Amino acid sequence: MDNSGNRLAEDAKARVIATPAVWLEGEAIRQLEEVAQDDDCASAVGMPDLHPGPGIPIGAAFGFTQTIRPRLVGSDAGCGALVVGLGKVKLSSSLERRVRAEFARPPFAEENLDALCCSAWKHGPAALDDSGVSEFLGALIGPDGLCESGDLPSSVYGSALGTIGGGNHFAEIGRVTDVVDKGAATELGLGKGSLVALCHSGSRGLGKALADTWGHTALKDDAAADYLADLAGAVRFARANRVLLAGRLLRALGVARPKKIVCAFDCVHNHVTRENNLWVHRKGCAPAHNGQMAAVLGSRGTPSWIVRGLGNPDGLSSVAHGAGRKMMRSEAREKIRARYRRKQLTKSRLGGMVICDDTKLLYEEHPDAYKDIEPVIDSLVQAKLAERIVSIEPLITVKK
DNA sequence: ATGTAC
Repeated sequence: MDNSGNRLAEDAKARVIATPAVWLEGEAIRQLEEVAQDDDCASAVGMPDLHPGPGIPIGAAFGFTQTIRPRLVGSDAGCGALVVGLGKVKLSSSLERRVRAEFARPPFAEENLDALCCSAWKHGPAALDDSGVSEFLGALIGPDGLCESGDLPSSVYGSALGTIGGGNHFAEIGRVTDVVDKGAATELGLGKGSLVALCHSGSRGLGKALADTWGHTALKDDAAADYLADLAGAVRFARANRVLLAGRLLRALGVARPKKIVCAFDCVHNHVTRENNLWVHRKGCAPAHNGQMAAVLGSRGTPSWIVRGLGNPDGLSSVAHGAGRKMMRSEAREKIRARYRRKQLTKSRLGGMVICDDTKLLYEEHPDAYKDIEPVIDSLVQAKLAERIVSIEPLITVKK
C-alpha cells in the first residue's frame, strides 16, 4: 500500500509518493500512468514534486526491465545539483557587487576551455589553474575526463561551460538554517550558519543534441551501449559545468582554495542507470541510495533541504529534485506580474536576493510559482525514502 | 531547457 490515496487508478505499476497535503496536477498523474502502461515498465514512481512535462512527467523514476528510453531522460541529460559546503565564511560587504561582476564576465579563458573540452583533459586538470578550483574539479569529475575523445565539439558547446543556462537553473550562495540531524551535519561540515554554494545546471546544447539524436527509441544491446556512452559524456559535461559555476561563486566569495571546501556532493536529476536488474530512469529526480546525500531544491521563498537517502526500493532509491512547480510558466507570468511591482521581485520572503536581468524569468521563476517544500520533504520522510539533515536558505541567487 | 532564427 502506497500513500498516494485515491489519486491513481488501479495500477500496480504506478505510484505517487505524496501525503494528502501535496497538491498534484491531474495531467502529471495521467502522464505517469501512461508511461507505466508500457509493457517493459516494471514500476513508475511519481515524487511529490511531480508535474507535467513534454509528454512525460517531470519528478519521477521509471524502472524498465529490458530497454532504455532516452525520452525518459529527456533533453537536459546530466542536469542536476551540486552542493559545496564552505564552513564558516566571513561575508564581505561587497559580496553582491562581486557576484554581479563575476557573472557579468565570461567565465574562463578560451585556452582553458579548450583544455577542458578536449581529451587533453584526461592528462590532468592543470589548465584550470586560473580559478583555483582545479583540484576540486579533478576530484569531482574523475579520471575519465569530460567526454570521450572526439565526441564533444568544443567549438559548439565549450562556451557553455561555467555558465548557468536558463529556466530553473541557478548558482546560489546559501546558509544552513535548520539542523535536524546534528551528527550528520557536523560530520559533513554543514553546521548551523555555515555557507554553501549550490549550483543547478545541465548539459546545455549537448544534452539537446543527444535527445535529438536518440529520439523516442527503445534501446537494447549495442544501441543501448552507444547511448550510454553519449549520456556519460553529457553527465560529465553537466557536472563539470556545475563545478565551474561553484568555482565562480568561490571566486566571488574570495574562497579560492579547494581546502576550504568541507564537503561536496553532486546529484544528477536526468539520467538512467542499471540498478537491481532494472534500467532506472530518473527525470527530475535525484538518486537516494542508502546513505547517499541529496539536495531537494527550494524556490528562494522556501528553503532547500539536504537529505540522506534510505535506498528504499518502493521509491526506486530516489527522492524529489525540488519543490515542484505550482503554476505553468505562462500562468506565472500573468499572475506574478499582476501581484508584484518590478522592485519587489528581487528580494525573497526569506530575505535572499536574486540577481537576474530578465523580468520575464523573474515572473516564471518566482517563489509563488512553486509549491511549498515542507509537504514535499514530509512526504519523502513519511514514505521512508530519505531523512532530513539540514535546510539551506538562499542569500544570493544568480539566474540568467 | 536549448540555440537559433525570425
